[in-house]
Amino acid sequence: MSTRHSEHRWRRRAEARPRELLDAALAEFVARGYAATRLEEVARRAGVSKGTLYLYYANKAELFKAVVRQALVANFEQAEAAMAIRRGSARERLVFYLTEFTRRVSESELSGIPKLVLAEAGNFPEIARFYHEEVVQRARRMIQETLLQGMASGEFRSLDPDHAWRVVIAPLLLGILWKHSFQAFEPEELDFERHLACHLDLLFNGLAGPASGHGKDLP
Amino acid sequence: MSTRHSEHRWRRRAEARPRELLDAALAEFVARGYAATRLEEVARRAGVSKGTLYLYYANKAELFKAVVRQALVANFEQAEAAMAIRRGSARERLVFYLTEFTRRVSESELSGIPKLVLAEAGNFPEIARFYHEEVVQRARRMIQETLLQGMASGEFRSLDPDHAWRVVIAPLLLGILWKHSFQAFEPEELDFERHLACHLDLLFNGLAGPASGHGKDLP
Amino acid sequence: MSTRHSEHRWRRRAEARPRELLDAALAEFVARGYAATRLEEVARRAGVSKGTLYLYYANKAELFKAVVRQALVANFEQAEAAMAIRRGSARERLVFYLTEFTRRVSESELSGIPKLVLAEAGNFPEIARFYHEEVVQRARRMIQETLLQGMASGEFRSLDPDHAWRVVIAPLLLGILWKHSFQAFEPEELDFERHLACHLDLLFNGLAGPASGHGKDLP
Amino acid sequence: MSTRHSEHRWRRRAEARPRELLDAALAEFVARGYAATRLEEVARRAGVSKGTLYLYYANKAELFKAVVRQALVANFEQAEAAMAIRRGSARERLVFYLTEFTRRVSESELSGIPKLVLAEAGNFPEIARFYHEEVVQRARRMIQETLLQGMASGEFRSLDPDHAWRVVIAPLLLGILWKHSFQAFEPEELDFERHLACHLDLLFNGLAGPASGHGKDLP
DNA sequence: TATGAATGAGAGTTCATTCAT
DNA sequence: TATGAATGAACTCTCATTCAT
Repeated sequence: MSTRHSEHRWRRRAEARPRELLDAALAEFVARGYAATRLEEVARRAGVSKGTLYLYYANKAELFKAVVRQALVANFEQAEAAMAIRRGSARERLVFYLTEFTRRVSESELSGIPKLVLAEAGNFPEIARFYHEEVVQRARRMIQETLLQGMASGEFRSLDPDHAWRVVIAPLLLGILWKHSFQAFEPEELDFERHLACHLDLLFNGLAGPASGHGKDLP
Repeated sequence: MSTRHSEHRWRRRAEARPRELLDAALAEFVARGYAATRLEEVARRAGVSKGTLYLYYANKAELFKAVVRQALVANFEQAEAAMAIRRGSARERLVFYLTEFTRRVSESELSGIPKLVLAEAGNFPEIARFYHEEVVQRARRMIQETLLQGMASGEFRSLDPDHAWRVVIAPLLLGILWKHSFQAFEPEELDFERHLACHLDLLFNGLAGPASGHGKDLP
Repeated sequence: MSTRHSEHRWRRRAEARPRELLDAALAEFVARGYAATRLEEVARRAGVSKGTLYLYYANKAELFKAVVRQALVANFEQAEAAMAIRRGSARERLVFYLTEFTRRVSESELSGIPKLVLAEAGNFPEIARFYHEEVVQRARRMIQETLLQGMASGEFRSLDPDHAWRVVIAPLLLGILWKHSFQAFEPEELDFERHLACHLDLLFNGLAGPASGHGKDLP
Repeated sequence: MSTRHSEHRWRRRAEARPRELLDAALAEFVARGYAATRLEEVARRAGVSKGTLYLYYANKAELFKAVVRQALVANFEQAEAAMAIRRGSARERLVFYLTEFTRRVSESELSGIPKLVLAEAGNFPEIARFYHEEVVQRARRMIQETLLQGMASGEFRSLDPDHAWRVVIAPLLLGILWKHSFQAFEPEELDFERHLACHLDLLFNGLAGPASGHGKDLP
């Protein structure tokens, strides 16, 4: 019966909605920040009416949280899972992790999330805490663990484990913020691949010493 | 004479006002972002009434710009001047620059500015461009120049000059954002001194090489 | 079907709104002037909320302009069209024009428009110019033309065509202003019919008795 | 002693103030209307500070009333006094009155007053009533009386005394409003002298040729 | 008497949210 | 489920008024 058919389509439509809405919302939130984002714009971008948003999300704040949550749940966890299983030398694992992050986050739409969370942390401590626990802490654990592994195996020098992980991650974050804040004023786009390569080169080999100076052995 | 005295106090009040207002505004803008900052709160924090703000700044956007401008003009330039004169090895100069930045910006109230600019770049391209030119480009030049000096003198290995400068700066920025966004969820405060030390250690020596493993020679 | 019915009502409401708003706004603007009119009052008079006004007009100034425009477009043009076709002696045409104006403007709600425009000309040169072109100039042309016709045919004496038209119109305007400004302090309402009759009597016959008809000895 | 001297000057200065303030206020009120006039502008135009206004007038409304009152008291009464004594034929008296009004009001700064009062009558019934009593009623009496004199003496035809006075005055008012509202859009300035001459010509002789002097056939 | 910095009530405007359809 | 007209709280900005000097 046609009823069934159309009902089916309805269902799928209804289930598809949130994704469209979240995508539209993400784009607006990233571009303007939470407060300056107008729900009317989000709706327009998603091709629905303002009222429709309220059929799926109780209010603006819930929509915002859903945007962040969905983005994290969908992607970060996945990436981490891949990483967790990863076997190999500490160096290999580190390179893998940073490369994955670059591909999955820095170069994707998803890069808006960190920017957004950083910007709105003051107004949404709840979101900031969530992000801190779900993303920051996990990344910290993952990297610290890898660094410790490397230090134990003699691959890496002895480092301050409480601070080194931040230094390792920093360039990735900077890349993301660059893209969202200053890219517009630069003549050419940031090449994330080279950016990462440069980071890894410095990270493993340091500035000093032509003596030890050869940065070719990067993946 | 008392007349002179009181007139003096009056004058000094009027002259001190802009600074008080900018300080209050900076704090609010950093904590909540531009849109979510209510001028009434800024006024209250500065100990004046709403209307008083308008005696000094034409509107909210102008106040915002003044906040950023004043902070930059007053401090960044100063720091840079000090740096510019600095003579010595490339390494010494680099250490000096990063240390100065940490002391003057990361550890001070001023750290709110970069956070603010990054968060509002989308809504204030004018401000973003200004910051990009006045701060980012200058820092880039300064560091690139130092890196080139070091590469020329043989102190440093050969590096990608278009990307290395960002990697060098990244941990400083991350430190600032950390302080403003996630510090609240951490048991202890980020120790900028150790953070910087760790960065410099990695920067100069790299992860690899127990052979070269000694991070003592930092200032 | 009831669906159709209600949708209809809805639509009709939405379509009728602008007119209701303009009517309310006209009344308030005429009574208090532009600046002293509060949009909240306009809204209340129209039976809607403040925000609703902004669904139809971008801001107060636009509402004001719409009020004037709508009133002019709807009525003055109509009246003029009727007049334009009118055939007959110059005297007949003049009587017709002034009578029409009295009926359509002086005695109607529309009389507020001239009052409003005169009062706000300083603040709304745009509106003043619009009115000057659309109403004043047209009326001037119409009347000058009629006067010339009468002078050519010998119906009228020779007159100063640059000034006479204003004298011809003046009493109509005064009637309108009287109604809006001083009526309240008078024991009885101005009888526009008699006012017009008196004007026409004087206009055609002059003060002086037919017997003594000689008007050369003016100072 | 110089003390006396300067005190003297002070006094005169103080007494002169109100006049300067009133002149400045009149100009602003006429140009913008009551509500849109900013006391700061009035002060600036008068060359004093905002606060000084309050040393002379309790508030904006009082200043407004003072402006109107002073203008009326100073000039209208004077003109009327001159008129009252005036002896001669009704025609002479009428011509004298209208000519005086044109010279003293229409062509002077004072012309702003009628415009102002008409515009603000709704917001200042008190002022409107004052003006109605002090100016309108007096003018009405003066003119009605003259018309009656003329009708009694046979100089004038029989007229409707309740309405004729308004028709007689109307062109003067229109001239004033023209000057303040539409003058700006005209290529040349209104010539009040010719305007009055045209009015008087029509008023005494009517439109119709002396030959055809018969005014019975009005609608 | 004169100033002008400061105030705060009030108005215009925006926009998240609701609800009849 | 979807709409979009309508709402009203909240915010920016203005300006008459006050007051210490």
